[in-house]
Amino acid sequence: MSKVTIKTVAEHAGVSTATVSRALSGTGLVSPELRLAVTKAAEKLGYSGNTVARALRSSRTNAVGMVVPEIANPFMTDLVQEVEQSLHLHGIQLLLCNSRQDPSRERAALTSLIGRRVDGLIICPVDATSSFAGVEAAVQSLPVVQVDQRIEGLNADWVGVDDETAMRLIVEHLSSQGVTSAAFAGSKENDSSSKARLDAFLRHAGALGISVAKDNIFLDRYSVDCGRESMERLIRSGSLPNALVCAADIIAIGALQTCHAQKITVPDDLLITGFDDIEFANLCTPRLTTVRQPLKAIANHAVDILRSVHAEDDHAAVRLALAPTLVIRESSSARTHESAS
Amino acid sequence: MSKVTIKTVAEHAGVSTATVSRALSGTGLVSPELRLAVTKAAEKLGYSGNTVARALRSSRTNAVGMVVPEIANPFMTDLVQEVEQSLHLHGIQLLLCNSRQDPSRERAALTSLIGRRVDGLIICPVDATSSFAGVEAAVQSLPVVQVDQRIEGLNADWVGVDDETAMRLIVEHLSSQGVTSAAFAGSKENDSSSKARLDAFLRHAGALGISVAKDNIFLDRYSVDCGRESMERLIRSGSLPNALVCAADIIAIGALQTCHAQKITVPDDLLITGFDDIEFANLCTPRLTTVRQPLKAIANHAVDILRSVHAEDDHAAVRLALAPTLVIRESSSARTHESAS
DNA sequence: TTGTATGCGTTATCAC
DNA sequence: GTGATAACGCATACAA
Repeated sequence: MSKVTIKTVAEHAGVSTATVSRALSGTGLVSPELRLAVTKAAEKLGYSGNTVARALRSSRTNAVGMVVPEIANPFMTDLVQEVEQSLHLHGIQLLLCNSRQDPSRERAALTSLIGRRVDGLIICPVDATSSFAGVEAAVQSLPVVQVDQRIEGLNADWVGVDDETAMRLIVEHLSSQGVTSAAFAGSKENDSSSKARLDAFLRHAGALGISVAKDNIFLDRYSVDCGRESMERLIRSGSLPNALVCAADIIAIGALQTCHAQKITVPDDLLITGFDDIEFANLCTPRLTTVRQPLKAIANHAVDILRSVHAEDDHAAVRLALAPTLVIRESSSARTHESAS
Repeated sequence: MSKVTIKTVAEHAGVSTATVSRALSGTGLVSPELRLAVTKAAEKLGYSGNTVARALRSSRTNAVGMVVPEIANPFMTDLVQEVEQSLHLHGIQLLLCNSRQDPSRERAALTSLIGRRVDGLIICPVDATSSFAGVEAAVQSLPVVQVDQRIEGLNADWVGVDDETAMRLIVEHLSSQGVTSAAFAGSKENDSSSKARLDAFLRHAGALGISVAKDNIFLDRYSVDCGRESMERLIRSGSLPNALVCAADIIAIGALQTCHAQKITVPDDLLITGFDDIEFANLCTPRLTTVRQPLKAIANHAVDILRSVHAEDDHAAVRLALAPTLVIRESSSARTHESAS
């Protein structure tokens, strides 16, 4: 039982609690001999410190909260992992909450984390509109940075991928493969990243003379099922476009699965592209052409912003769109077909 | 800025801080009218409560820590997700740490979480031997339950899958498919689950007359690469066994990929089975035969144990091995080959 | 039923 | 340099 406090240590070392605190925290001046005595006593007693008391007194917890809408998408867990790693480098603990696509749960998570007095908040908002109030409230009491998803009209920092560039890379690549018609599968419209991707997709497709039928734009969720259903509807419609562009790898993987089941050959009958470059994009058959998100950079920047924003009240919100990388694999390119990993 | 405390609320409601505390926490008797006055004042002031202070005073944080060796394996994230959900039902917050397969990081995480005064700890130990000291120390200061991996010789609760039954199901299935020789790919030996799976595999294979060449037992890590390399070595050896049994889906998926690249047809040339039933086991080509872990049950039991063990010092350690489910798909069975999802 | 007063373990502000 | 001592915000034993 860790019933040993600085008071215990102080008694054993023959000094005051103040000196113990100074010696152990490194702050403040302490003579070398006393510092040694304190250190030894602490070691001997197995003193470990009470983070809760420290937090109450100093109002710093060395913890940041993260709220994500979905932990089932590998992209999200990869991002969480990078954030965790980045925080770890600064000795900061991650408190993870899952909002499960539910704005009310999201709000509860924010409240809970703020009550725990985390030093900052990293959030991937569930919904561009219904998340507004909760996140706005959070912004007023501590540093908050949005990742991936963002809420329009909210004065809060955001770090994510450059969807515009990403879609340009994809569309240009498809065009170079001879694609003249394409479909799109993504998340619902009030999902900021899917919306940005769709907009950019349509713009670049138009510029390069790629036709996109209105009925061939499928908006549902970032899920495997969404990909399956989109592909099924495409097949049922009778005529396939040259390509299906997906706003997430898991959507593309669902589409691939339906193609396989329905004997549609990718990329011969149809090209398919994803988004994110999750690990399985490189493991499915055929391997998936996609754009890689700079996850480590996103995580690092998010953490840096959090650490730099010491509640400087109204600094202009930062919007950091980081460059993605096009990763060409077999699902969109005959040239690399069957090439080794 | 949340500078409003129970003192503020007390002044506005014209009562003492004690009454505010009682009214808001629900504990202790408060007259209806005062309760209402307090509630209204709290509402009006936007009082949110300070979890840190509450924790220091009551020495309960309503948070439990979880330390996992790897967040990249979908199996782990699925487990984390279930635990998060189960805790949420009890209003408990999850503090997640990633030990990254490093015993020293694991130990640091434990120390940090204990310092934060979490109410309990859920841990998937990195290593059956080098994790011992750290986990043992943790067990002495708060309730700890191990999940998935376990440390032998440690008097700590554990919840996981019944590896013995799982391997019996797999081997019996393979035997029924006419398999008479098999290989095994798993994690290193001081990984308790892989070890249990290997032992059970060898025992049941022996009982059913399935031969296993010593050179065909590959022990590395729970990773896609491990599967790739195992399969490559199998191919290089010149003669393939009838089946490759993997101790994790991601290993099997790596093996499948190598098969695909090297023009080895599964299940015609070789049957492959996985373990865990991660989502992608049902998305790869061919779809993977595997055993499904009862993740929700594992998570629920782990949380229940944590909540019931109120530091009753030396209760005998619980070992809860929950039943898995065999999931037969195309990678091991011609019968279901090409059947729809 | 309500208020007063104390302490949880630490850090920070004073004096010395 | 070092030591008392006062907060930090809340919960509770005790008194009223």
